[in-house]
Amino acid sequence: MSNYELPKTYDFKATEERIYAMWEKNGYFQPRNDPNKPGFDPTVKPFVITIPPPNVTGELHLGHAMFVSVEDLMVRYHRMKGYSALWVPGTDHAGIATQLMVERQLAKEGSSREAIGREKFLERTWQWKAEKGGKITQQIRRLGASCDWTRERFTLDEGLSKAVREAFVRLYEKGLVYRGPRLINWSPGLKTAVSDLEVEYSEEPGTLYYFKYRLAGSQDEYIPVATTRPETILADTAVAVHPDDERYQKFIGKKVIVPMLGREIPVIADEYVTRDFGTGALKITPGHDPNDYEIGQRHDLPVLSMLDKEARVTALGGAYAGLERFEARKKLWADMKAAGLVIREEPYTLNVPRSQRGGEIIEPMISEQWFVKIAPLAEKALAAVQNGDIKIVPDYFEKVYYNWMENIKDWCISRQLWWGHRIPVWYCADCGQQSCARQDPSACAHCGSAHIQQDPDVLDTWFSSGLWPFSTLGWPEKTPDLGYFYPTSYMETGYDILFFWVARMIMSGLEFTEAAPFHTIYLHGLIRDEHGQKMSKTKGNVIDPLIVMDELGTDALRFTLLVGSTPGKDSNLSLKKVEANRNFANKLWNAARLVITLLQKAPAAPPSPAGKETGVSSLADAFLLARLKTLLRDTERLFQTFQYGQAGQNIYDFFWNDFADWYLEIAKLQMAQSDSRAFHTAGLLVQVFETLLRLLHPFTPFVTEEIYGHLKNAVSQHPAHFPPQTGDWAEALIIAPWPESLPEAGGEEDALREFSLFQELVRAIRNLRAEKNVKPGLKLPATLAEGAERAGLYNSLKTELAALAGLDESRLTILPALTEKPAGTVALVVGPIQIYLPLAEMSDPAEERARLTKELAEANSQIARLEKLLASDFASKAPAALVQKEREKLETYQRSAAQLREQLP
RNA sequence: GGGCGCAUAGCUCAGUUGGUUAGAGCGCCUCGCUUACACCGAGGAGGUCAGGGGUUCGAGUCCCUUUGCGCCCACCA
Repeated sequence: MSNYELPKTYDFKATEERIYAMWEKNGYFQPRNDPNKPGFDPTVKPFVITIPPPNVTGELHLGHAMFVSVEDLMVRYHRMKGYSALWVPGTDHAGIATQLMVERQLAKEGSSREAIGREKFLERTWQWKAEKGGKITQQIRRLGASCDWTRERFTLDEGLSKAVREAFVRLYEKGLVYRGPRLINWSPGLKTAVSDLEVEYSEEPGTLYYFKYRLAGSQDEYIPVATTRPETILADTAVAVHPDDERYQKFIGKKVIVPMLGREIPVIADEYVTRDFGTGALKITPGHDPNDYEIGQRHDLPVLSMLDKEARVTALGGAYAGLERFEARKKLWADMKAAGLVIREEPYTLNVPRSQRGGEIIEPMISEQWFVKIAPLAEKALAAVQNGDIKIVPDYFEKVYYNWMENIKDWCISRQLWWGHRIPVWYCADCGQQSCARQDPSACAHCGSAHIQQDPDVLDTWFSSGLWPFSTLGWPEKTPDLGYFYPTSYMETGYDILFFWVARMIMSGLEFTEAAPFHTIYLHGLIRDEHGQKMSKTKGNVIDPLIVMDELGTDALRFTLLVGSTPGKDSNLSLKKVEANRNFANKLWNAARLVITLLQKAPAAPPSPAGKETGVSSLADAFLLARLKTLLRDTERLFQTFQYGQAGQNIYDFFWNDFADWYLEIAKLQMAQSDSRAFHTAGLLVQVFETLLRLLHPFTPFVTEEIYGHLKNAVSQHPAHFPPQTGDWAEALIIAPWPESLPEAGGEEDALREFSLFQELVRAIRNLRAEKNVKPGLKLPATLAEGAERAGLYNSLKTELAALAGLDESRLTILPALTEKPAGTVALVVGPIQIYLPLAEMSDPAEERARLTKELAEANSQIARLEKLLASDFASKAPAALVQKEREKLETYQRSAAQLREQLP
């Protein structure tokens, strides 16, 4: 026998690691046309994706699994299409997240970053990165990611740091960054500023506090004011009312007294105030509220800060100095109550700003920070999408993007952290000037003094990730990689970081490289649990991709993530689905076993020279090829329009239904029919199955690669060396050419129609058998009647029909016509065909009549529908081919109806 | 407050130039270990495509509208 005693069940565990190592070892992940190597051909088109760099501290989650599945599909497809495909991997230093991890570790040791100092802390963090940093990339490998690991990058690498420095200096020189005190979002726990995007708002139950702002110089007059944050009273610099509010007209311009502090502040009029909210009077705290800050600017109010970096009350708070912000709130309110200044409290739902990282409450505070002047950058970034240089998939995200870009505010880029790219600005203690430099200076650029000190802050992590598409390729150096691979092709990521990352890459790409960094943005949705709930540790509904891969295989997970999801839309993942796709991989494996078994039975060479004698190719063969052609065409169209899920579904359906359920069953029979038939069938099986493997490879790379190897070996051991669909057998499937569309040979439509009639016939017989409880093994004699032409066809399909429908081939009669119904039979009408099965004794005549009547009624209603349709404007206005199709349908129904009427007693 | 999306079988979802009998997986019911596969095969039940209106020869698909969900941005103290 053969060498191919493959196990009954596909063993993904034994396969995946071995296959991945084979790919990597052979360098298949590296672009085939490399500008750094001899023989480079600049005319070969590159296809490039830079990976969304996971946090170096990260653990694999389904978000990673999703992007790897999609991007690997894109890369594998283009690689097979002949592009010089490059997928640049790497990780992000993730400033806050990583720093927190190390700080936590230090805390456990009873130490802190302040205790060990900046230098030691950074050493410690690098050490930590060296230990844990490789984990996430190992996990990404497990997903089958065909990244070029020789080009792996890290945002704090020397090269990327140089890029960050260059970018900052350029912005500085163009006046696009500035430093100044502004109201920013302060994270007291992390003790750093964060950007607007890093603040999330959550609705929480809270209290609205009503109190009195006493008028200066009056005993009993006051303005009632409501606030959600009473402690900020300590930094109030005005009370504002609406200019047209009659209640408060008389107070405008007067002074009121800050509770407990006794400071006098003015009552001002501003249209910002809503008269019917709260009391219609608003306390103004420019130092701790963005709206108040603006009002303060308008009225030239002083800006007071009543909180320090740890959110403790400053000296400004008088008796409350040193208290933590919420303690201060409590104490101040209690004191005010005692002083008779409190009116009432009422429950109120607050929109609490919380840190995206730590989850603690963000405090708006005045602070000295660096900002990027965003308007000039945003303008270009907006235009790039509007003019089509960059396309977003799905397209409705373009509107979301416009909406954001048009309302964008300056970007706070400084962070009071240590882990990150240090801001390259030095301050001179002597002349007081600042200078920005590409190289660390040893003296002040203005006065030459050596008393200079670098800005202690680092840059927002997103500042460096914003440069990712070109910094990873060597920018600002003019490297061969940058020249050939940049701009990149697709940017694939989740829609949740469209603003954080994608928008910023576009702005920096346009600013620094004068090119859109990619031409297409593909946004995938978020993965939720099987009931559409967001996965979270607290809910306990988190699915760990590593466990899924262990239990059901990487291919199953990938296929599940890719199929049944639509770009930009969240999708629900259930293990049931993954299980179904594990079954799919197993089904493929078993189909492969059968194909291999069958091809080994094929004769060594075609019996007749050309192998082209008539009758070699069957209806099933023609059907299979016609379906494959449709599949190839559809797949191409769907890939071009980013509908990978639908493409995968189509391939799945073709394989399971057309190929496995129908063709393989028939192929088994054809292999026994004649040498030429067998030879031809084996050849077709190999071709079609091999094409299928290539189509499926971007979706399920492991199982297809493994099968490809076995198939190739089996073929090479057979004297006929059956060729694949196109070209020759590839060294490995990963570098095999993508299947080309096959030309129409004519007759495809006929083959499809004729075969589907055959399928209907088989189903009708099976159905009747099931209804009549005919024993599964029992072979029934049958008589089949049809026109002369089709009788010939069905005579050639006798074996297949008999085998699939459980008929006794030796007692299966196929006639062009029948004058009389055979005795003791029950009739089935399938389109133009009648079939008679000897089931009369098993049937109640009344039941039979009912069945036939029902079928006739159905046929008649279809006839009525079609007649009406064809009598309408449809006949004149619809495309001719369509009308013709409906006419044919009508004829078929008419013939069925006629026969059904004859069958009725 | 501004913007965007969704509503299709019991559940989770596909259905993209509108084409006339709306699909899949899971679940359910009946059979079946026929030499690729029980991680399987065969048959079956199950949908007025949220409601209403419009455009069209033709609408799950396009437009308007109602209802119900979800998301993003802004942040009225």
